[in-house]
Amino acid sequence: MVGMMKPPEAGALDALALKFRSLELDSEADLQTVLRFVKIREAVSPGENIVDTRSPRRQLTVLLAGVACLHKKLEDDSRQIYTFQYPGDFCDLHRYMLPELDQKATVTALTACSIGTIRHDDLDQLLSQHPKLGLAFWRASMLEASILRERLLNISRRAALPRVASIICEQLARLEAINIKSAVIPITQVDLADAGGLSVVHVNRIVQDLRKLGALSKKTRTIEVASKERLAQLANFDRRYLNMPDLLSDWKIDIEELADS
Amino acid sequence: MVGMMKPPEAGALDALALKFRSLELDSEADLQTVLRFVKIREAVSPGENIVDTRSPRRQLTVLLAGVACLHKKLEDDSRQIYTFQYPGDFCDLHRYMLPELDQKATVTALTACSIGTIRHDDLDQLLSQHPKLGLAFWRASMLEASILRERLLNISRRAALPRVASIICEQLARLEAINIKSAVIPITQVDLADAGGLSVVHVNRIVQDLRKLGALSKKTRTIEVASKERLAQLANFDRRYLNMPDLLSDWKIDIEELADS
DNA sequence: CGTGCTGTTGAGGACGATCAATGACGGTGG
DNA sequence: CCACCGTCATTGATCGTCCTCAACAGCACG
Repeated sequence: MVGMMKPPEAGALDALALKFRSLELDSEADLQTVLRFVKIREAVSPGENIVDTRSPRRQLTVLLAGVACLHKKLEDDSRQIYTFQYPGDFCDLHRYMLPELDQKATVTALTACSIGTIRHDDLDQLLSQHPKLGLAFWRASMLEASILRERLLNISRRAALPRVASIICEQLARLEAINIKSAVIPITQVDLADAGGLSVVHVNRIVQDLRKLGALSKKTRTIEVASKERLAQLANFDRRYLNMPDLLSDWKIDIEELADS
Repeated sequence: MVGMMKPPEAGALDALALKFRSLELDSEADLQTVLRFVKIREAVSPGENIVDTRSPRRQLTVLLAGVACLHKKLEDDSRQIYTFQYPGDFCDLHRYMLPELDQKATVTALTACSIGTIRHDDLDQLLSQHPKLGLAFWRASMLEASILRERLLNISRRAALPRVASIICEQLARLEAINIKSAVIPITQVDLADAGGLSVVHVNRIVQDLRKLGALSKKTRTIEVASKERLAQLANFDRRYLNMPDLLSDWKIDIEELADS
């Protein structure tokens, strides 16, 4: 009745725990306390809306599995994707802190997802009893802002090819950061277009260019990275804006090597 | 020697106090405590760098008077302005929470400014002793993110005219929010171009169009709003993303009236 | 076996960039 | 006080990236 509450299954919250640790929430006790307040909801279908904007029961949503995106529809029914979201990412922090904002911004599942929710009421209590938690959420918001700045810069200043390459690089890096090593980026060309401010037609041509240039694999109907290095080079990608731990330090080396050549 | 520390002059910190109140920092005691840690530095000249990125003494900077912008230079020495900053705005929160990030992003004074600083060390203490403060800063970061999302949407999806109009609208609204009623927007066409991802030449033509359309005054060499309503209409401006209190509710009415026509 | 979404290809056109030159203004130093 | 310089604003011409429109193929879905 209270939204399919379930006993937390082993592993279901791993992504969230990983996220909090990357946000420097040091206290294991704080972490465990938060996790207890998470209600899990499995099986959100692709295309489905993750954040229920009409529900009176206000709650924070966190993605536990799958890929989603935060986006907004415009008057002319074009769509701007602000950010992609991966397991561990908070979907609607803004609705907690600034509920007046972004009425029309929604979060939609791109693949099959499962999500966790924390009631805003519970969050109020958690934050007042565990101040460190607030700092972690704050950090999460600043990371989101950093990603937005990078995207702004890309859309505003770079040509279509490096722009698309950058977006793919970001997704690859973020997937790796949560230990998903697959070279396949689970988003469509339509999504790339809506995220990069380009037409689908043009994105398609750019993707083909990237395939010819050896950055993406020749396999059609999917965005599969053939060479991370080549892609990063074409994108002029500097992943520092993602504030990632060292687990990806190989990227930096790659980039420096390319810079020399 | 420690950065021209001064006794806080009457009124110098008003902008900051106003800001904290708008961020829902309710406790007057908390507010007064923070203000005591602010060191004031007057007379930053236009073009000067506000955030000293090389100083070993890490500190948070807040704008107290004047206009500044957060921006980044690219390889091809084009410049992207992320946000404009007004009295009360925090200039480099990101450098406190995620110091690895945005090494190359800098804050530059656009007009004569005065700034306040709080040492990171002091901030650590303040935050641990006044948890509410952290929530206020968090809110500030989310507001910044909201502004970035709106800008992203504008640059990505709108033509040059509404884009420029939107940026001007935003500046006007933000100035009004801090009780600066002047119709003159204190930024140059160059700044508009760098913020909107357009060439200066094109911005100039758009500005002239906006003048012909009655949105800006005919006065050359300055961006002076002739009709807020006309401008908001051309921009399709919905200021909710700025999360402003009711002091500007007249705007909303204006927009609704225009929507009917 | 249609229907819909994604991907692909071609042709034409538009919006905005780039290049180039000039004027106006403010500040600086001789 | 004036000559000089840099920044900002303005105008004209050309060019190119990317959009739009249009059509179709493949695949997944019911």
